[in-house]
Amino acid sequence: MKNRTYINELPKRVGQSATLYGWSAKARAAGKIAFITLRDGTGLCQCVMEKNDRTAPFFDTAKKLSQESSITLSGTVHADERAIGGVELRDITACEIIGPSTDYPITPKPHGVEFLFKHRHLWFRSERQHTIIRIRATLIDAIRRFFNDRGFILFDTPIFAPAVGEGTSTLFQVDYFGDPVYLAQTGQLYLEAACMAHERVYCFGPTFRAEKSKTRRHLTEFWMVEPEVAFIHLDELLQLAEDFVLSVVHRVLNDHRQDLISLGRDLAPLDQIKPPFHRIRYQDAVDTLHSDKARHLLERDLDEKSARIAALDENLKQLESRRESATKAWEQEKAAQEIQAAREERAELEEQIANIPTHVKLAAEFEWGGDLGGSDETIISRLHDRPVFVTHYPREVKAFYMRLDRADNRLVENFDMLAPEGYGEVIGGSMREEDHDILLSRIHDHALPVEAFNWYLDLRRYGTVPHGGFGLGVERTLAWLCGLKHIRETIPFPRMMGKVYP
RNA sequence: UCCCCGAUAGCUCAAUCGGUAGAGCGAGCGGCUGUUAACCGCUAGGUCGUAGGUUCGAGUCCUACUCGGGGAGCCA
Repeated sequence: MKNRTYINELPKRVGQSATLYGWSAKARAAGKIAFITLRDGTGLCQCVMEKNDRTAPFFDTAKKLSQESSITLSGTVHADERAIGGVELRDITACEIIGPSTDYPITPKPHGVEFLFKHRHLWFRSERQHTIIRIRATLIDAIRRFFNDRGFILFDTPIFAPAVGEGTSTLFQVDYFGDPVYLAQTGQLYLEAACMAHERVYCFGPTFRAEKSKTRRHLTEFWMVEPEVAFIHLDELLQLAEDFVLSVVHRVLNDHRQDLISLGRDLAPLDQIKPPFHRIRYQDAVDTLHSDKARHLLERDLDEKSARIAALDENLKQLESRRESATKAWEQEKAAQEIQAAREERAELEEQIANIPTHVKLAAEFEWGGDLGGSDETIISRLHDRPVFVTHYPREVKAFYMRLDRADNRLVENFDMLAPEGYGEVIGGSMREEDHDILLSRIHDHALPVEAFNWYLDLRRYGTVPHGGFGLGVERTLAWLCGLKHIRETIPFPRMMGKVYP
């Protein structure tokens, strides 16, 4: 479009004329003046139209402008404190509807999650969703930039894969010219091959898990970045992961401070993220779970949540009486909405409280040899003010390819990185077993078909080297950085168990 | 797969003990020259998720199913 001005350029163009293209996010009319909040890809701008000789031909149309009609408007840029963003378009000289919109389903009022996800294709026009997706784009750029700047080679691993790894129960099966193949849940094994050619490599793509998980941390299709490095030891791998996480966190904080605030994110815990991250062993984690510290954390939680419920109950009483005594309809409505919000918060707290005894029990009775559960991870992460690396898990709960700890071969040289504030596992990684015979025996231990791993064993036959890598989940990381309680808002079209529309 | 909760107007929610289905928003019409979830007046809008059952009477109680939310397991 010739002579088109984007909304984010307007502050530099005060006093000049401008032609905007976009959609009407909100429109209000009051007699002889109309306010149109125009949205384009770069932001929002209020446009003020008065009824006069010049606007007469289109004023009545503009006055009835419906939500999400696409339009173009020309006028003069004015600085005005009353407008969002500090500038607005006034003295309108032209207004044309490009595409009308009737009965746009998403209104400025609150909607439920089911409805919003049914309209996901429209929902991400909304400000909050727009912000999250922009931060996602920055996060992904920061990830690529980190590895590219450090000389890592991007190596694309296949998405169709033969059955490999921990069995096929968690993989999506696809018909491949009559034979079953599976959608990849990791590029790691292929990346190890790449690693022996390029040394420092990474893959970055969608991965697929057919687990029947219905939680706020799970998607069936999500994005994962996996670096792999040759000639490296576990402590160096941890250092790489730490540098990496610091780098992307700082980039997002720098570029999106205001956006994060607008999402309601408390920035203090993010600003606090500095090196070194905590490094604990699985054994330390087990001890922590058994400790008074863990018990006290949960007991304090219980007290705080109970107190919050009591406060909410008190508040609810007041709101109820305010609603009853309210004379104006909008006062009643406002009270009703506050009541609803308080009830929702209360219900969530009730559920959390109901879960606490289970979590206490799980932590106290945790036995060496088991994998850390979600609640266990939450406890560990909440007892630390920075990300925590948990290393050296028992070999039984981890994958066959993880390198045995030569000092104690009940353990493997692996690590998980737990994000703070209870966000849980964001990275999982390990050193890979480089010894041919040990690897072969581990394949046998896991009852895996050796034939399928012949090429993988080749990597140990022809100049094997110590190597390792990790995978970082983009959506979990984004949920953590944005302070979202559910992962499903972090990806444009979330794919979850039983949900593939739109 | 298991456990808990839910489903009432296009949307978000009310409906006391089982007794005539309501509000706000949205939509339509009218009014208003500085609105920010505008406001004021009027109008239309319902097979109370589905199928059975209990009852003089069911949105409300019971059973099954469907769909959704949360959690467990599993994982990033």
